Amino acid sequence: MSTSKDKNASYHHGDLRNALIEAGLHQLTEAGIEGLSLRKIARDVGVSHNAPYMHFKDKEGLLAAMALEGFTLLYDATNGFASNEDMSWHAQFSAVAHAYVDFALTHPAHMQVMFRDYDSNIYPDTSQSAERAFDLLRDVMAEGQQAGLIEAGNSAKQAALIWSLLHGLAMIIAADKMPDSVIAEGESRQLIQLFIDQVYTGLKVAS
Amino acid sequence: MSTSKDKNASYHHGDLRNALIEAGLHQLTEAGIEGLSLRKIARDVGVSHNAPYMHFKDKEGLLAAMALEGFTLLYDATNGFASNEDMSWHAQFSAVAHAYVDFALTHPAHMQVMFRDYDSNIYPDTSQSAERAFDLLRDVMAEGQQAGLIEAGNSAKQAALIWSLLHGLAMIIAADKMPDSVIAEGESRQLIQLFIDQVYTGLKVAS
DNA sequence: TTGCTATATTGGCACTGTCAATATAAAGAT
DNA sequence: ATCTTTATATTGACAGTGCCAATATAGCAA
Repeated sequence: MSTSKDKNASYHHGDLRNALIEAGLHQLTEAGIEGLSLRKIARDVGVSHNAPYMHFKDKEGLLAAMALEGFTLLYDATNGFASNEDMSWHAQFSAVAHAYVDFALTHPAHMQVMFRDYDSNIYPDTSQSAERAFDLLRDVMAEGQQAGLIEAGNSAKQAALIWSLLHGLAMIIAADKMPDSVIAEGESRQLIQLFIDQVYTGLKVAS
Repeated sequence: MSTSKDKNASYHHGDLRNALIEAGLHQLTEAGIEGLSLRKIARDVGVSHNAPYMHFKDKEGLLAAMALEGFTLLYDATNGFASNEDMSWHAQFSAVAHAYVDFALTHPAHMQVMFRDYDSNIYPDTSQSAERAFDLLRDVMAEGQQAGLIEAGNSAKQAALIWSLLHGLAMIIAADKMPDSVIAEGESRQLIQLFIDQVYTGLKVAS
């Protein structure tokens, strides 16, 4: 596993902390965030209903740990396309954008857990894992600037714009709130491409 | 009240259905969606814990009704600026955009209830109230086209772009996931304006 | 008044998150 | 090796939850 410290492997359980996170993520995809139960997770792992409290302060603590894993998955899903020498900048940009929305739409429950309002003082690691995923997009924008393809400026704010666009699109689709006139069932790819093309070109009439 | 049928006013309770929705929305702002309890709502209204089941199939049913009210509130918050003869199109566009994000940031729990994935077959009224709020923004885009300010095209898709942008921005900020390098505490207004300016102009270098 | 139906209550069930007290296993010290 | 200490896990309990079934009650229609 890539999860930092595995000092307490082969204790009573072995590595209960990670087992709980994994079982939690599994239940998350099965039952969604509403159907997520601490006791059920414990049951799945085969420990008593109070064992999780050795490793997490409360349910929120486990959720924060699961969110961290979620951001790692998101990072992995997008990382392959950024800074890929074999792809043009436009291709990289487009691929990262599609990958983000794809991840969000195929892991809606993960997104719900990831985008809760955790206290970043209490869960700094979770915050950091989110920022790491953001930085990937910021780097893409910075490279676009260096290539002379997009306007020079604050690359973080440019990344924030794209992120907001993609995130909003995914959340609206996931909530089934996008009108049929805009998007047909499961036809998100063309819309994503249209959006990033339009943001690149601008909405205003050509002067 | 604006809520359609009040045929069953002055029954045992008077109008329990609406009272539950109102009490629910009140609790929503106080305790958030997680702290929302059907029994507690019933207690607040002064009825037994099972009275709500006369008016809603289950908790989800009440949430859907609350979501409908939420979309109405959102519509009211943005409606004043659209098609306002005293404002330039750019001013209207900007005002609607700010109003959307303002609403989302001041009513985060409402947004959570509104953007759940309701079955639109079971709750068509809720779906319709969402679409009504969307249509307002679509009309703004259509007027921008007619004024010759933005590129002619599918106004619904243009509205979807702006909506996604604003929605994503609000959700990311509400989840406290926007990096400090992008936005300082409570300074969302400038970022919104920057975003809509950049979408209007486009990211690509001026040719 | 007599039925009838919509509305509300009481009681119960399985489930939840969390606390307190207890047991147990591993690691460290002697 | 034995003892001590500490991290880890269990058992039991409590208030709270959503929801089902059975019962009561209020308003309406005949």
